[in-house]
Amino acid sequence: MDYNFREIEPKWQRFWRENGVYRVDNGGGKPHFYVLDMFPYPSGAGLHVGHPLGYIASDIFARFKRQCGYNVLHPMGYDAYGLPAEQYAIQTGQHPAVTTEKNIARYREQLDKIGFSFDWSREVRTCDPDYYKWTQWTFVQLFNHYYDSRSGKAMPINYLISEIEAGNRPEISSRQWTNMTETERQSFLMDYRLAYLADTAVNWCPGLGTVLANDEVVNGLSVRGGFPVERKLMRQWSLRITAYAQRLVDGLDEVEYSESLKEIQRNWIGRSEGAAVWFPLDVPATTVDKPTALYMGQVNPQPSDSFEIFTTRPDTIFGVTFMVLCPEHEMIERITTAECRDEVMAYVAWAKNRSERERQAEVKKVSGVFTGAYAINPLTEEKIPIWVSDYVLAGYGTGAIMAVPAHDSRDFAFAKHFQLPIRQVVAPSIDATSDPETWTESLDAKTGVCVNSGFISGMNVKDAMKAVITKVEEMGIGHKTINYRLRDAIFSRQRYWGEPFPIYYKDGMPYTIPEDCLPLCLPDVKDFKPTSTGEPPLGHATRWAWDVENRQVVDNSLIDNKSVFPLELSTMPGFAGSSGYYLRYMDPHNDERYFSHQAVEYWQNVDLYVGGSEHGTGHMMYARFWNKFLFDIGYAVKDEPFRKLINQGMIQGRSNFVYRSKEDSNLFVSKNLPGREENTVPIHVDINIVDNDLLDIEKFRQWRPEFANARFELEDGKYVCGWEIEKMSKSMYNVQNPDDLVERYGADTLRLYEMFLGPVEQAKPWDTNGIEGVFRFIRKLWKLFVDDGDKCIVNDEPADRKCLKTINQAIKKVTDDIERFSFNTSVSTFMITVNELTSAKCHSRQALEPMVVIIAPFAPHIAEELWHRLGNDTTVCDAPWPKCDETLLVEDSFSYPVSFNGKMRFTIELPIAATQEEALAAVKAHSVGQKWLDGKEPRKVIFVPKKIINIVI
RNA sequence: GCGGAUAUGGCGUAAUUGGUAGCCGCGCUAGACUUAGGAUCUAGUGGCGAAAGCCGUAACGGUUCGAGUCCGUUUAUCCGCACCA
Repeated sequence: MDYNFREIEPKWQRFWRENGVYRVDNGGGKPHFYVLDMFPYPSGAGLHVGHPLGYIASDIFARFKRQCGYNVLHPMGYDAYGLPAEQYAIQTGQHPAVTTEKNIARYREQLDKIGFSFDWSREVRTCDPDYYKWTQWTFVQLFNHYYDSRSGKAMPINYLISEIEAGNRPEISSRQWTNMTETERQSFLMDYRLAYLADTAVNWCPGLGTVLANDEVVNGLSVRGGFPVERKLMRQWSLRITAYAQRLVDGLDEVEYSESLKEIQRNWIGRSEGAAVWFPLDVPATTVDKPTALYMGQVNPQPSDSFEIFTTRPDTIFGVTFMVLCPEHEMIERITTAECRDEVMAYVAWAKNRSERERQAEVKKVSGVFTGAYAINPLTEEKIPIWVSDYVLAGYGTGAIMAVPAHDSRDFAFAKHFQLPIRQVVAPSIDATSDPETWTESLDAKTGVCVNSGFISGMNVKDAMKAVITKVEEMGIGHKTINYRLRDAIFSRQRYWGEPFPIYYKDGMPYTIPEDCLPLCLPDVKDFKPTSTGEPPLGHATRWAWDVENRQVVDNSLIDNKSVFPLELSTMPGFAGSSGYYLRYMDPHNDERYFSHQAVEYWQNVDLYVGGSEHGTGHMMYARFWNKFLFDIGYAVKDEPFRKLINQGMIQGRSNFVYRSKEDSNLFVSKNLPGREENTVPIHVDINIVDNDLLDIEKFRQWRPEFANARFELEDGKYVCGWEIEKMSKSMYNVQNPDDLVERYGADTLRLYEMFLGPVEQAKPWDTNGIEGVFRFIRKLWKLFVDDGDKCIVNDEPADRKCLKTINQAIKKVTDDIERFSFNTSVSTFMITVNELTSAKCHSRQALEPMVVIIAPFAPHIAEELWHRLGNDTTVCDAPWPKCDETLLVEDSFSYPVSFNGKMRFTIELPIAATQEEALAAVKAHSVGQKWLDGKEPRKVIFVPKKIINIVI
């Protein structure tokens, strides 16, 4: 009887469920292993075949580790807060909680059919109050901690206060502190807190009615929805992830991520070493510029009126011919001369009103304006004009630069455009200078020697950098510093469907809700759009005030700002809930703590994390930050959350086309007919009515009413469709739904086929055609065990040596393959093994039982069925992984390829112990060997035992 | 522009350490069984050639007895970043 997966797969899924086979406990004698998938956002569209790819790979690994004797944590949950459900709510009025619940149920149903070994008793949902209690709790901790640069980690804000009171902080005296009002103190501390409220230039997306983090904006458009984004100054919550920039860079050396992902992260953090230098103003102004980067402890107050710039090229300081401020620079107002005022103010206004997209689209266009003011080059005492231009960014460094047009392409373009002087200060060699006015591009390379540069003239660039830094340090006007491109993460969203902030406002300052009152539950609202006054949707909630005395949420009407205060109206972003979920899985039902110390001591961190590389900057950065913070405060026990990361590649769609005649819209021409290309237009056709690129004409006529009477020009009686690799999407009719495939071929076939497609990490097109081969393989496997009468034909006689060798080779290869995540080659090995055992007519348990055990991680249903048919009553999930018996693999001879001048000509069988002399003799004795030797003596013979014989003539 | 990755039959791929290029599967061809085949089985299948053989891993060059693999240059595709001073 053929393998009946429709009966067998649900049977074992039920067995696993009813026996709690995938339940895992913390502790026990076994070594631990944590295999994690990036949990999905349950979208309305359900899963397509691309989604389970990573889950299948991680499931194979988890099952393999379990069979190898590990206690494996392999949980799953849902990233259930997020924009799509809320957008849907705005359109339809359906509460996001309802649609989310529905989508989760659908996801679960789809996932269950594939036979994953998830421990569902540990499921988490980010929108569940029992879960987001801990998201809120972490926020409170972030609020109550600051980054102490001296100890290099997060410390309680109370420690900072005690240090201030003890007079141990250079930036403020204990006396100043004592004299502050409560609000002033809170305002002061806000500059330190790891979660802080500040006026920030944010990415405001009018289309979504919310601000977005940098990683949620691509090319000036929102990732979700593709709406334009503009810069706007708003009072927002942010997380001070920049405080961890260095540790986020350093940590990359300890983890196993792909080199490209590490590079992406390094790029995103954008560490660059350079110098901060203070340039005095030529015109005395009234106030002293406020030093930046207080929390980093880089306090450098300047006596005279001056401003700070950042440069990575301190060696070019003698080549500065102008200074540039960003349009947002606070000094512009003060320094601009009367004659220039109108023009400068007009420019600043223009620059500020440009959208991000406009600005990015016109990067190559040079714009700017002279302020009329001058700075003094501290090393040359030269007077240098100060310009304003939007090529200097407010968010990086200090928003001010020293421009060295000869050695920076952007400064060069600016200088050319405004005809500012260009002065060469670096040359390939001391006498290789030329007139920069003749240059068409700047000399940006960080190599060469300094020229026209005072005391550093003649030094190479590297030494000159150090010399200039030393000099400005001596002069007290600068220091070596490191800048990061990474920005703090904006943490507020003006949206409904997210975690509420456990924050209320008193005198305009935020205060946290006591930890033991968490969770602060998301209130119900009637309307998911912003309020008429522009408040976020939580502004519609009528019961959204905090009663400090009774420690509860109360009606807004009770707000008196004495004991009842308004609550925060924005909610947390999507990455809040996904930043620490892996820790919660360790101890998901704990009401007392995020997770117990015992649980995290046991599991440590994630050993293997599998997910898409699209989360390489967003989620991965936030999660690493979140974990590092929890590590600092003694919760997490590892600095890095994910020991090893595998990025599964995207599965692309394979679209099919029919060709409609340009003249006759009812006529469809087969692909390879002459004239088809010129006279037809391709139209996407549903891949479900195409098989092997042949169109099912009847189904096509039924597909859409307008095709009901379609006529066809066929080739060989068939309609051949065209195809193309595109993104898998509904609009291209190329979406493959896993449920349909499970229905037709079974879960094991789907699992094997997804792995068989190619390396997990590689992007590859989905092509349903190939699945038949895997399906045939499954049935062939079945036939080794079961005959046509559904009788088990496995016997207890010893297997012959050849079969034992086959199965042992398979054990060795598959074990090795799984360990290096090469699942496609494992499937290939299974096929080879089954082919060989079939042709050897092997039905011996000795060879077949190990086959069941090693295929179990890949195809658990058929494996479980066969395992039981072999007389076992435990689950195959616990069948110990077999060891390869190397003695069976030993050969007594080897078939040597014989090459002449590197070209393989024939093979000869030689004993394993054959020497070079014996090999050469054998070649000389061989008729083909004689032909190639042509009577000559070889000039050289290369003999590599068990590899090759190469004869040079 | 910068950074990273990739490039092998008609298609997905394999070759783990520099050692027989194309395993496994799809597709295709021929045959068997069959009332039938989109079932199953058998054989074949990189190109050219009757064969011997020649050519062949994006292109060119190099190192080597020997290169898909190492090095250099170029091209193409994908991904990331993109005025980050």
